[in-house]
Amino acid sequence: MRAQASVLHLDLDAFFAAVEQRDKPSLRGKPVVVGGTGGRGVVSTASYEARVFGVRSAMSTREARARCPNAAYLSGRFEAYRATSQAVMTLLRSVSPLVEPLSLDEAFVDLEQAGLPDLEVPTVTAFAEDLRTRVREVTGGLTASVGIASSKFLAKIASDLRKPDGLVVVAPGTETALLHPMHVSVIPGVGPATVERLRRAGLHTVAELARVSEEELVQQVGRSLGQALHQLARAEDDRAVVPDRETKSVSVEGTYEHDLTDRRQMEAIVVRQAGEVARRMKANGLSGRTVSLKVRMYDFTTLSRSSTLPAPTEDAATIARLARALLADLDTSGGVRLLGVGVSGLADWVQEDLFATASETEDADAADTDPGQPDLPELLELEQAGARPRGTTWSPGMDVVHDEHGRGWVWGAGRGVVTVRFETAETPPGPVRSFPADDPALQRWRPPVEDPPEPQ
DNA sequence: TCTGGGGTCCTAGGACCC
DNA sequence: TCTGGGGTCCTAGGACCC
Repeated sequence: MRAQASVLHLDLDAFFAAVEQRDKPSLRGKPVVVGGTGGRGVVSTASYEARVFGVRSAMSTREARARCPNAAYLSGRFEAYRATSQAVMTLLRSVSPLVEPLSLDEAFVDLEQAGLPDLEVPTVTAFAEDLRTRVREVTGGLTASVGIASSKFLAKIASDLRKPDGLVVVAPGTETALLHPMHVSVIPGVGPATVERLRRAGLHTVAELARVSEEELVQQVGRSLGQALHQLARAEDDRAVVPDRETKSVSVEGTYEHDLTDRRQMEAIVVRQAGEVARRMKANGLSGRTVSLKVRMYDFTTLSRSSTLPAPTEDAATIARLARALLADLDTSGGVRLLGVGVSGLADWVQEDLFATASETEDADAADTDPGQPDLPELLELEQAGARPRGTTWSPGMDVVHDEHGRGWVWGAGRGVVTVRFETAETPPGPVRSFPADDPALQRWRPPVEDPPEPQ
């Protein structure tokens, strides 16, 4: 907590719906609901006119239609939202170098770096009113709610207090007086499950939280959250405004109108999703080691399976093969409502691009268009150069096998997946390729079976 | 014919290593 | 031929946020 109110939180009001009303004047003043419009859709954003009817974010679209049949139901135009968000973030960065976006419609701004004459309440209040005016200008009329306080935590709470189109500045020294009467659910990170656990412990308000020892909170809700609650209940929060937070994962998922039962159709979907993940990774210069498959069953139970490669990849065919192999190990009888593919364990460098020539890059692109058929020219080359895995039989979990020339084959494996990479003493690690363990393409490289040892 | 999609963070258990 | 402990990595699941 700082001595002055120098953390600003800005939140665009009913953002997606507001962009739609801006771009389509006939929708202004009318209920607008943006979200999934299919049978299994949910509401992403409801305009304030729709909220009057009880429509809320995360509500099923079916229920929203029942409550507000006359609203306009739209599936969303993310290019427009991104462009509008970009305009706002650019504006914020022009007033302070320390801007931390939380999503398309939200950001923290550190006012200590904003060059204000001072950080007294009247000064930051005037600054925020001017900023809100400029947000309206650069967005074509969208309103923003702003909170300013001595910490991120309180700035975010403050921006919520006078939505929409509001401004709240929390004067230093008044933080706990504001906070203590509030319900525990105002604390970011306290959702329905935690509210219930705290309720069972007799804790409802922030003031009640503040009277409990850290040990007891940790016992109730776990170490990390317990420690956080102990501090936040006292308005203690020294988290910095951090610009440029790094991406940790990239994923694509889809829920289908009718449960999927055809394995071949599921495989085709997973391969397509892997291609989309790879495309987005390449567009952002990312590569990663862990490929995950997410499956939501007909009864909403959700399974995840993952497999970690020895080196990062952004190759569509590699991601697709791993995802398919993970799917192969799951029992999907009964039907599947959601499938998803993701990559995590990201490196911020793209291994192959560091060394690739123009023609090698073309080869990589060509492989992307052919996710079904494994192609192993690198391994063939290595084989022809005399490299062999030596003296051992492949088994799941085996790591690196070197030949007498120091050439290595990486065999990482598990859950029916074999991952292969070649490297030599002279070259950097080559591309990673992965296959289902029973893929016939692997057979030619599988080392000969050793004679079993003599029993003693 | 309840219950999205894109993320982040945390927990817990097992393997493995020192 | 018994007994630990800590650290790291990986996996699976879950809570939460917008």
